[in-house]
Amino acid sequence: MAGIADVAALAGVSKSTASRALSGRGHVSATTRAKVVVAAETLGYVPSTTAVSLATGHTNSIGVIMPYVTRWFFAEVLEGVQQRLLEEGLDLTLYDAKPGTAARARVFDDFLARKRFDGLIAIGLEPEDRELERLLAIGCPLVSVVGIAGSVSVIAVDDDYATRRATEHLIGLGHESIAFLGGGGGEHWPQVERRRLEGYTAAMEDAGLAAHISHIRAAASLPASYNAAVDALGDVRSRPTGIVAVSDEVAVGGIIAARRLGIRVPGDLSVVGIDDHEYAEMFSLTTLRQVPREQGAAAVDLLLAHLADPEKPPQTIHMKARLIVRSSTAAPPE
Amino acid sequence: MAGIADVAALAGVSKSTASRALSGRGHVSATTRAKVVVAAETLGYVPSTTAVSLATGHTNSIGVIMPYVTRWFFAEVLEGVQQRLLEEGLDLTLYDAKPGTAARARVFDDFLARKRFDGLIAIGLEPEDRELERLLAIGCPLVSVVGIAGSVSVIAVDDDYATRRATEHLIGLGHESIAFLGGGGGEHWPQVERRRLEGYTAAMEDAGLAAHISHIRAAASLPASYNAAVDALGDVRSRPTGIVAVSDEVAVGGIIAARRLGIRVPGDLSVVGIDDHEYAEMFSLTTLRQVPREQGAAAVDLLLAHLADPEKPPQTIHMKARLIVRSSTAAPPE
DNA sequence: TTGAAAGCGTTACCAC
DNA sequence: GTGGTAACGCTTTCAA
Repeated sequence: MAGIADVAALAGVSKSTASRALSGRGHVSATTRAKVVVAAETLGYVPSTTAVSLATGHTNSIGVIMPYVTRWFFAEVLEGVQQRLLEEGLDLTLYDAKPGTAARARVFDDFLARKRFDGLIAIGLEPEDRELERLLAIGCPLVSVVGIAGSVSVIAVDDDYATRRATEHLIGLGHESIAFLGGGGGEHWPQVERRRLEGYTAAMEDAGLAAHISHIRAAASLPASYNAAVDALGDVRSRPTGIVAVSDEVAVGGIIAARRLGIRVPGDLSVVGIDDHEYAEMFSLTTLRQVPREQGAAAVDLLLAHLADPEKPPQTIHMKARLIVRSSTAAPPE
Repeated sequence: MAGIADVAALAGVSKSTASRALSGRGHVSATTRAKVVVAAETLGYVPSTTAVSLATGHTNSIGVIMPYVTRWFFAEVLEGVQQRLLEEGLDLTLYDAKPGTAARARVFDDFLARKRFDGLIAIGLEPEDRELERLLAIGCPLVSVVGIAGSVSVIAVDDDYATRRATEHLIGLGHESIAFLGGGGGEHWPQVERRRLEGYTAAMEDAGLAAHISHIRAAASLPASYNAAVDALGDVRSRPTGIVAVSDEVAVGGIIAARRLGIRVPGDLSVVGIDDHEYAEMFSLTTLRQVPREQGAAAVDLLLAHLADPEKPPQTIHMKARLIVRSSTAAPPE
């Protein structure tokens, strides 16, 4: 491996000049720079990142910590982050921290402390107090994409708003018996789901429909919500005319369950989701669109701003979901 | 930040002794070690990874390069890799390289050359010649999870076998008119899909059913295969009695399309997929199970072996998909 | 078993 | 504008 010393020798200059010529920092005459650049190219010189890091004190890498890499929202945000980082020439170091695992504890206790990164992006992390403490103790800029409230920069999505809007959409169509599908299905009940449930509840109460509030519990997956919906929609008498789902995948689970039971959507049952998932169009799903990829990109931009100006106070960027009306919602039967 | 010098000072020993005591390399008396360990703990000492890297020449990090982070197979493998790496205390640096993008070119030209890792895992990469060349030029151990044939260590899945087995399963049930769903839907037609198609074709030919070979093209997503299947299954006369799908998601697209058209599964149409996806059970899908997570873990193990013994020749580990019979397949009608 | 000192490959300060 | 040289924080050889 050719080092900068080799480049300098070939170009007939000193290491310092070669360094300046290549990094662009400091003044070098145009002719010298040209010589150095040519030398570097002939030698196929690539600076050692570790040496650069040691000398400069920064790693040119961003850490990303997230509880799931396989779920739609998380994977999409990750992709957005990765793309933006790539444009900036920054590496991405990934930490997977599934709630309640020993691996997660290790990530917080060992891996993060190693500080292989200049800044950290947390995606939907929802850290416990102890974990958040750890996160802050690292002492490097931190931006969260949802999952953390206040005290730290965050790309936030107004979750209550989304389900409130979804619920109001159904109410506006004339529905009264509206159930909320999803959330509270497993041991771990994420904040996002709770807030979405709250938005629904608030909208129902505001509309004087408190008596109709109904929560069909289901884990946040298509199969889980399908099963839950099959059970809940079985009885014609207790069946709602509208469903607000915690996410599009859950909404689709509900729609498939309805079809299975011979319930027409939207004829007998209106369904509205949140996300505008890849599947939404195929099921003509009315939904509240959020674009996680953009949230990821925004997180990088915000982090970069913090890196550029360490004094910059924490900032919250709100992203609002937008209602996309398709044909899974209509006026209630009769 | 406390450095090893501080630890050494507090323990009343030299830097070298402190280093040996902490890293476990070299001989240190038990009492000295204890003193050093205590000192390190009181100071909250965490070694600087960049300094360690510079001194030792290795980064304690593994690079992962993959074309998609959001698709099921890729995300699952990534999770497997991440988990295994975490157990080993190794960091993971992620490179997203979507085919045909400028970003991908940058990854190969700039990012990989930086060599921020001791070894590289490629997931379903299917590199072009130029890209593979680049990959090999890096000169560090490389393990591929599918996507690369020969010359390099690879965790392989026998794709022809899977679809061949799937096709034979249908033939065994008495089907003759069997179509292949998926593949060739977009500009980019991955090798995996081609090989799966070949397995189907070979099985059909071997069974003397060449005349019934039929390929319903569709991109590898649920909505795409749904649309393709709705078109293809519309005409009763030309409709096959069996479908071998390129993946479970595609199979599910086919099943939903069939339901839409009033075609009973498996009464009128048998469908078999590949993957044993999260959705398979919900649709009672007969499928060939592969467990990408295990493939990811296996890739890490193999890479670790290469790291331990640089002379170790490239090795191919075959993983065979296993037929899981559920109730989406049955004898053909009549 | 321990310590001194020489790297590891850059950058950055300070003279020239 | 350029070159020498001291860091950066650790590991590792070599002597003691």
